[in-house]
Amino acid sequence: MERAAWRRDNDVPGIAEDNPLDALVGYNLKRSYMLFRSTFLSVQQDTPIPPRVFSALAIVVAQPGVTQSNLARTLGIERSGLVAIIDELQRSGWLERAPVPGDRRVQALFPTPAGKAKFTETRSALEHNETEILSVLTPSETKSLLALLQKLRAAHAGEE
Amino acid sequence: MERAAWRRDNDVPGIAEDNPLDALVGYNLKRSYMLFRSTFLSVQQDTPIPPRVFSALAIVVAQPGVTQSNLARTLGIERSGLVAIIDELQRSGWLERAPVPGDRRVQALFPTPAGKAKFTETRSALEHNETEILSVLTPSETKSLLALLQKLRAAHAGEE
DNA sequence: TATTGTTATACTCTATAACTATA
DNA sequence: TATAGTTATAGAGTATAACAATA
Repeated sequence: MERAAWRRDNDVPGIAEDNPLDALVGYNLKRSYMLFRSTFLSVQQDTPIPPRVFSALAIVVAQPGVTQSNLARTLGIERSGLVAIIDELQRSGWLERAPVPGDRRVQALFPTPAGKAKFTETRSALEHNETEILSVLTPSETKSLLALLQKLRAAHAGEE
Repeated sequence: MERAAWRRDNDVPGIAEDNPLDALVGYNLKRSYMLFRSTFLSVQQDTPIPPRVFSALAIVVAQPGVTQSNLARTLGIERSGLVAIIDELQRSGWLERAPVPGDRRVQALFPTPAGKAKFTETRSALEHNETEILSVLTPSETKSLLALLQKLRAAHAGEE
């Protein structure tokens, strides 16, 4: 018990000084992302959808008629992995596959009214959650963080 | 072909204006992390180790004698998931499990000389890779990004 | 020949629950 | 009763390879 207490005392709160991982941007990105990921489902009502399903729905709502190949490119995932995601969205009645005149290989994706509503509702819940998580930063810091991440991503667009 | 070209033109380079995901910090964290994750193995020589194995080794080197439970807490993962990671590190000869006098339930973890060398070598490769990826930001921006991520994490310490 | 959507497959990563031996 | 390490197991998540239909 005495030794257990001693070990517990070594749990340094916050960012530990003797943790070399804290100096790596990649590690901080991963752990920071987990703050958002771990609450992603629980902040949603009705039928919670995982991040990748929400992402696909978001693009289909913003770009109605997008094809699966282009959607996969936008999301940075493989075409094959997108199939199950689209299946799930279609099964829920949130989007439809529609043939494209002139190219019978392709099926364009269109959101249903229910899909648009689902997106709006989910985005709202996620934005509220983000606000909460980011409340420990000043508005200026949050704005700066977002801008830096976007700049980093934009400079590496197409590498993923 | 004509329609294909039309679709291709819609692949907006960089951050697309019609992509609502780009406004979410969580999404930007995920995609940014993937820039580091996707090159994590390929920048290493000899025997590349995945992120979670490197993370565990790094903490054991920095905190020799750490127990598995405390290591799991530090890394934000479950004890059960750590077992295979420690097994792999021990099999490679990079750390050793040692009994702790006074509590026979516990086994403390100590890095071997080879383990310390492996950590130093890997960290060096990773830092070089980070420098490369972050070269699209100014030094001031990189410093700011790291500080913001650390502040965010520190404010949520213990929630993971 | 190349591309779209698809299936099959496998591998990584992680969490939950339960067990054992200790405390 | 609680904790440390472990095992078994299952579920996400993702990538690779191959296929049929079409360009």
